[in-house]
Amino acid sequence: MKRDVFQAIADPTRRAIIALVAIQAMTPNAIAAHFDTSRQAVSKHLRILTECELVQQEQRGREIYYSLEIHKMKEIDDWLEQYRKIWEKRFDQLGELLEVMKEKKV
Amino acid sequence: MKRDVFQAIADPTRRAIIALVAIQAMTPNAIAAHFDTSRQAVSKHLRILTECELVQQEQRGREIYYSLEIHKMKEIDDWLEQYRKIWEKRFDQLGELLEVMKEKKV
DNA sequence: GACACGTGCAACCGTTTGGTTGCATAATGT
DNA sequence: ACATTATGCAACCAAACGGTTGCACGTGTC
Repeated sequence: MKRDVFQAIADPTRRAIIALVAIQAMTPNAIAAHFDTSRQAVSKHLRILTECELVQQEQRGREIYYSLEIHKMKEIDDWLEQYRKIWEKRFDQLGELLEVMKEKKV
Repeated sequence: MKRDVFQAIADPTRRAIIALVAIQAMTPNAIAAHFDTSRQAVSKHLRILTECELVQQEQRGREIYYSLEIHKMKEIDDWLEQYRKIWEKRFDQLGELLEVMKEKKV
């Protein structure tokens, strides 16, 4: 089953995990300590995040450190780009509107 | 059941609908013509998109025109902001690295 | 070697999701 | 008035999701 980034960030727990490993690499156990779910549930989330390459593993002894793969987050940003153009355009139009209003002294 | 924006954009069909209504306001029928699912399925997606205020309805006679609520897309952008800082920082560090490499003529 | 620790995986389970079909309702055209 | 069109809603269904528990496996520690 193929998962994409958007599905990965849909779950609030996964977004929280992303926020955690963005700051520093963490082990599943350490991550699970932040939630009131089981370690295995967190492990499942990490599996999904790994599958769509949002996080990276690094084995150190018997511990595995997970860290954020930031370029995948940029992928979301790239998708947003097309819409950013729209809201910036709207903002420009607002600027124009304000200009017109100023000229007409409304 | 409360739905958030991230769950709304998780579905590929919904992202396609967003892309459609971003260009111009469209009726459910017109939107459904772009997909090989039933009109009712599209209607369900529109319901979800409306619930989390990603699209806007405008009744015109017996037709309902749906259009994108662009400020909600900006909400996703706001969430991304914290991570944008990270990848821009990485980019800066890459710049520094390149500087060092140039100085040392590696 | 024996044991505890850190982790992933499989099996199971209730809930949600995304789809279908059928129907009700309101606006339009004849 | 009557048929047609545009739409939403309810009921149903298979598949996926997110969680649990139990277990297996590799790694350190004694």
